[in-house]
Amino acid sequence: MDWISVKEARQAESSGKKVVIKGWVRTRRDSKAGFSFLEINDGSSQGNLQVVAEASLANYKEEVLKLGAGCSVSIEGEIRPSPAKGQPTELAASAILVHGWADPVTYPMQKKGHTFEFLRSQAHLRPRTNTFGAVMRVRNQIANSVHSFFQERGFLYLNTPIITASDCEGAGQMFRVSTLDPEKPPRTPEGPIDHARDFFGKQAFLTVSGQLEGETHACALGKIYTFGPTFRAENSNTARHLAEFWMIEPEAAFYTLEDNMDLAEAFLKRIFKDVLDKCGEDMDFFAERIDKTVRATLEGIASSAFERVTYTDAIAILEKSVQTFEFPVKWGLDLQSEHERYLTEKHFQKPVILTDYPRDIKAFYMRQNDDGKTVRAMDVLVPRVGEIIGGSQREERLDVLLERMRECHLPEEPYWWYLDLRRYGTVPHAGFGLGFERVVQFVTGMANIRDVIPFPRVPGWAEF
RNA sequence: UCCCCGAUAGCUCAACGGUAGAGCGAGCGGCUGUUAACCGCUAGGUUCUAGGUUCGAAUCCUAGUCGGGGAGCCA
Repeated sequence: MDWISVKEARQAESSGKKVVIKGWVRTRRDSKAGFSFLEINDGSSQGNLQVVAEASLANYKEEVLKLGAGCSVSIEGEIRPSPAKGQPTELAASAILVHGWADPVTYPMQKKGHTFEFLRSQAHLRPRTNTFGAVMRVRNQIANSVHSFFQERGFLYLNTPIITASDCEGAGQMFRVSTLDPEKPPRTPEGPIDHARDFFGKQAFLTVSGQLEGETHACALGKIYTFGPTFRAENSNTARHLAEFWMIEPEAAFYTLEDNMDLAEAFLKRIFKDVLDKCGEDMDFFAERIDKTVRATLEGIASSAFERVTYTDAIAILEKSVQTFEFPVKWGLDLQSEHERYLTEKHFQKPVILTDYPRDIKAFYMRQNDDGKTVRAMDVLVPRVGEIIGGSQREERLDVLLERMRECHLPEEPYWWYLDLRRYGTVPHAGFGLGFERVVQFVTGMANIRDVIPFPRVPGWAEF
């Protein structure tokens, strides 16, 4: 007898097959006419399989009537068309094997709606809910699309280090990695902690970005992308920040900012299209229960061009708008959330790529424009989530880069290998970073980033 | 890290200085090819923690912890 998934068992074409399904009970409804309905889910799809369990089953009274949410079972039977509305097929059970019970008095996942706040405290069981099942299936599809998109375009998947010994990434506060005894670390004769005696012989940290390392391989293999965990020790308490998140960072030699924008736009569209094509049932769920606009938003984006605006033009738009802002709008100042949201949600009502920011508010490695004031930076803004991608064309001219590092008071020595890329066979190149969880958030409509990653890590919370 | 709000039954909440309640969930019973089923009954509490004010504190005050909304930092 074939073991098939609930997803397959729900297909009308499965009718007539004798099969086994394995999964977890979502609910049981009894009929005094002498049988029970069980709803079984195995994670393969949003929908459950309805099982009809007749009283003639050997263990009907002793076991079937005691099944409830959370119990695990294997069920043999025949798939047949369902006579009632609500499901195309159902399984007429001929045998039900109970693997594990779930005491209804203590099992936390009740047959009722739970708040996401409560479910976060039950992160080990929340994947058994409709919402988190859907989130994780969509998250998986997006990960699949990320790899497919880049592989099809000849990008090489590169694993940049998670532990980095250089404190020169500059993208944020870093977590320290050490094997020294925190109670009594070794000290130099002068008193400070002697990092030379730590595991790596110097201070080490968790990466905040693989970009600098990524550039080394782009400047050899042409096109690369990274997709891995990233860590920021910032004390951020918002619905769109995590201390541990997954980032995708493509980097490509001979790419200009225009190439970079084309890549970013095609990339996001591909992800959205794949989700719409392949996760229809889950997207129906999000549209119905989480955010009624998600489907239309994704469809709209997949079929229209992103708006491309320079920072300077964006400032002009904001200055002319009738909207009053809490923070000032002035050339040279960084845009605040409210400004970005106005541009993408109100003015353009679609994704916006802002480019050519003032150099003084952007990182040292971004390529300077001939105007001497701006750099080839780009931020992709989307409604509701805000900045989803940040990237730039990199400064490939050694003298310009060195001058800029001096202005930023950055020491040359730790960057010796980064500078070598400009000393030997330098090329124009560009790349960007995409927050994976922010994409999942945008696609699903989930309001809090903590609910689109299996085990969120945020200040004050590392349970599980 | 800053501003605002909150923490009471398994869950969501009410009680606003004077005997701690409801809905949902759960158990039992009834009804039904049911499907967020429905109807009845029952059980269920160290009111987040530590201090303080008061004859008396879930309620007022202080501190802490955690959560939510907004902001900053960013992806």
